[in-house]
Amino acid sequence: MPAPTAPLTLASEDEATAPPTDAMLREGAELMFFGYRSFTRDPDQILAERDYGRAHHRALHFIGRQPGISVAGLLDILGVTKQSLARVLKPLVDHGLVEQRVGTNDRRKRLLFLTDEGRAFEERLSDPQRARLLRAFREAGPEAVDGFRLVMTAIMDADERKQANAYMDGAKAR
Amino acid sequence: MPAPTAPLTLASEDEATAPPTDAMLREGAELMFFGYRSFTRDPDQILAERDYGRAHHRALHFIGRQPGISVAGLLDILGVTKQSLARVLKPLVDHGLVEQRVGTNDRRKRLLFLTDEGRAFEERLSDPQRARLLRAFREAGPEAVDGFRLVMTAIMDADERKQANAYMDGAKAR
DNA sequence: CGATTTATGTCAGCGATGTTGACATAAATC
DNA sequence: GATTTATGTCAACATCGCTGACATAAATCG
Repeated sequence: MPAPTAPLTLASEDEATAPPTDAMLREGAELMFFGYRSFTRDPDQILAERDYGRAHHRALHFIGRQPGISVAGLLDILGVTKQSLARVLKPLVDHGLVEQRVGTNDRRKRLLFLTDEGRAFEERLSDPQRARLLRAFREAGPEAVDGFRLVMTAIMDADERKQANAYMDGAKAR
Repeated sequence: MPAPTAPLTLASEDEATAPPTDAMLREGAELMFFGYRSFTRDPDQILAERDYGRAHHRALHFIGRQPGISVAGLLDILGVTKQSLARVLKPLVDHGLVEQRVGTNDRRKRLLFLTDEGRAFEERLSDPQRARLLRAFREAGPEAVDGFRLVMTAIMDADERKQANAYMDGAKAR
């Protein structure tokens, strides 16, 4: 422990910022639950029409965001096993939504791309989700959006944060 | 539509607030994915020790938050079918984590309570999650937390928002 | 060049979580 | 007394994770 030079009355950094109460933390947990459920509701409904699920949407999203990603790269982002991904990826390839091309540098790699049909379906899934975010961002205002971003990032562990940031920056740079 | 007195250059409400770009919306979607995954990682690991899953945690959380809730009330919050809930609730009752008491006013109702053991297990699950939120809230600061709350609430549809608010307020009033 | 490692695919089985449909029981209500 | 409500339960099914094991082709190492 460092030398306890701080006074007993709380004065954490600059002004005396009240620490989050237990009730605020519980509310935060519930906001995560309710918010995430709302966020996934639209695409879930569309996916249910066919024999696809949330995992198919995720694969389509990340392939669309980073065309030419390898299978290993996608595994890394999604954080699932090869066998889990295969069950999702195979139907997408079979149904002509995702195309696999052999890598030029390394011919063991299968680089993943969306077909036109895949792109169209991905957009159909993401459009209501983006519309929801757009409405929410407008409604809440830019400062709130900054706060949202800060908190969501801070929720992640250092390594997860690094991965997420690296990924999102990489996609931004394209 | 109201009379279009506004100039063509964008000046939406007070100051010219730039609308969220498509990249910001995509980033938002990814923050939801990565953030939620991080948020559920700790309890998921603890749950995996026994034969429980995320659904058991949710049931324990909401029963703990609203002791004496009826089965129908819990179904409403969780938004799952009776059969789905039964598969989660039965083991919790069998293992002595949840207690069912016959309602006094309406004896058809089974009111749900956590046992001491149930409360202890729920806390074991929620503690790392709350610690994560506490760290995130401290790190991001109070204004960011307000923004986070605003955005997460705005992501919900009106009816979902109403349900979530009614629920969270009700629990607060206890 | 031969051995090893890497990238990917695949088979088999299991567990958790959701679904629909159907039926049963007890208690409240009309 | 008939109907509705609250709950429980059985059966079947799909998605989405997991582990373990094995196969193949291409790259790399010694």
